[in-house]
Amino acid sequence: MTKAPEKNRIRRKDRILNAAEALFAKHGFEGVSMRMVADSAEVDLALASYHFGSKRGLFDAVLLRRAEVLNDLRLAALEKCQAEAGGNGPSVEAIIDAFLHPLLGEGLQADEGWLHYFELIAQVNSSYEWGGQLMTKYFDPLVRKFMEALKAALPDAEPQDFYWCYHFLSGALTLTMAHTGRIDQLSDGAVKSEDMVGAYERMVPFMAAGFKKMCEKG
Amino acid sequence: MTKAPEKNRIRRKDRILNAAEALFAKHGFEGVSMRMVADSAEVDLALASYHFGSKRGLFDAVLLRRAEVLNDLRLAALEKCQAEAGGNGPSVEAIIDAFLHPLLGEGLQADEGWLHYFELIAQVNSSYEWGGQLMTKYFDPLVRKFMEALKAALPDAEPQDFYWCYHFLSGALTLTMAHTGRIDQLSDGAVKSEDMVGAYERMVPFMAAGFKKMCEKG
DNA sequence: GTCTATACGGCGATAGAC
DNA sequence: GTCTATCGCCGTATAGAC
Repeated sequence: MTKAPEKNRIRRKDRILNAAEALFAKHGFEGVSMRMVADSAEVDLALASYHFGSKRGLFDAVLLRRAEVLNDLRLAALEKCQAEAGGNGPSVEAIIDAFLHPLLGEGLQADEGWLHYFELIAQVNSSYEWGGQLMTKYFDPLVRKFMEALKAALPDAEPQDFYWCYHFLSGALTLTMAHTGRIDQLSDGAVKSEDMVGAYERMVPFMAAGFKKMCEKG
Repeated sequence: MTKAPEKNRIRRKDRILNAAEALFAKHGFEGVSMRMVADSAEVDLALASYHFGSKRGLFDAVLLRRAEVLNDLRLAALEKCQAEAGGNGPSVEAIIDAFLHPLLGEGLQADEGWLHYFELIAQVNSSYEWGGQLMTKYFDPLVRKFMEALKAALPDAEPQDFYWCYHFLSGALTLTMAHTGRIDQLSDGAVKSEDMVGAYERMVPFMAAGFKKMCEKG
């Protein structure tokens, strides 16, 4: 009676996260002010500080929220492909597919929030200031599980070759998520940055061929 | 007699560019203030605005300065490998090598300024705000020449496959230039982000294998 | 070309009323 | 939880002396 229902409290906090996610994706951490977030979320300026403590706290909350979901989806995909494989374990193609396919499934590519999140991750991954620290914190525990599966599929791999190969995959993937529109122009419209399905269909065989070239004997 | 020599005028402008290059590489455009640049260059605050008009003007000047040099180096490498090839033109490996090798040669990897520049390009390439516009402006005229050479080496390539392959190469390369330190941690020290020679030696065969897998018939 | 001084607004964060 | 008001700092840019 006197106040908006509980539902509204939740909504405001999430509205702040959603607005911040979209703005950080487009302009980066330093390019966004708390005032921009509050205006975009149609919420009072002080509320963002109240809920998240500081601008940096808000940024971390944005990164963490979907990292947990994405890590769960990827882990499930890895375990599924391992269960379906025979005693020798899944192929390189199947493991890379398990790494990439969750980005497309479950309606993620139809969800504006997820698209903003991927753009943000792309920026963070290539940032000198944050790339090492934040990607390691949020994603490497899961990535190590994929590395173990890949090692089993590529038993002759030298560690240096192997980790550089993953690094190339990571760079290609994050640039794809950035949706910068550059490839649209370079290809004179033949390729669309937004076509994540097209990128995925090519990335799996491309990366698998690279891994095998570098990590298999003979 | 009354003033510092001509030499000093040049030095101050270049000191501003060098300081700005280093700071933009570490913190991004929005994360750097004109005051930080002036302090780092040991130059008066007003001087940067005088020489470059605005912060954005300074940013563009930083990007342009080495883009011209790098494009010239890469074009020379492409023409050299084409001259050395027979009538069928250079191989995919040779073309990718001509694209990557100039980043290592000529002492660029021993030059702090060039290393900062590469970190900056890495950030720009993955940025939603600037990736499409600035990379296209500064690098695509040259990249189109490499695309023509690759088309000749891969006559059966479908445009969509072909441009996605270049996109993967671009993403892998720019993440490598970012020197974020993530791969160091993930590999438990087996790989060093700074080891550009090690990255280059693996990137050429890796990417060539991917291009061939996706762009050759059969 | 260089420096001093400053205009003018946006910044993150918080105190305190409700 | 929410909003008003505000503090003190830092941002870019420029006017004008030298």
